[in-house]
Amino acid sequence: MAYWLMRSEPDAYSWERLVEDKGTEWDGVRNSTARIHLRAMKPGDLAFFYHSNEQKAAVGIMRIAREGRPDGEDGKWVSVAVEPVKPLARLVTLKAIKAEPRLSALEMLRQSRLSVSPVRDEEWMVMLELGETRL
DNA sequence: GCCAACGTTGGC
DNA sequence: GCCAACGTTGGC
Repeated sequence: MAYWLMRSEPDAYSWERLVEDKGTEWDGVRNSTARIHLRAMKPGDLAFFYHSNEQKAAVGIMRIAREGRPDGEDGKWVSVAVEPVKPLARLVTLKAIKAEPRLSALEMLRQSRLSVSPVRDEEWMVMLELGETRL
């Protein structure tokens, strides 16, 4: 099983909205690196939901509910289905992520503009620890 | 096929 | 409001 981090501006689509909807189609991603990650996702994989801009923090945990399918007019992009698992008991802010040496190699820090990025097993555990959350 | 110009995104 | 990073576009 793989772990991911997926980002959205809360104004565009928020964690609260996802919980309300009980799941959503994560579409509209128009970046080829992000597409590679979307294609690699398998049902059952887990992902942090990160709020960019105002909040700048991971707020919850999602499960990949369905593998990628074609997205966009010409179908050359990819979308997956996601569903909420549980909120993080404590927000994991970007500040906290940057301050944690064990997260210094986190893909999202390396490629700050990437909206879908992989998270290593060890990094996932550290994030959960910072979020004071158990699955 | 290369690269400069430009647009977009996200953080500060 | 600014700037850095980076993807895309268009001219050559």
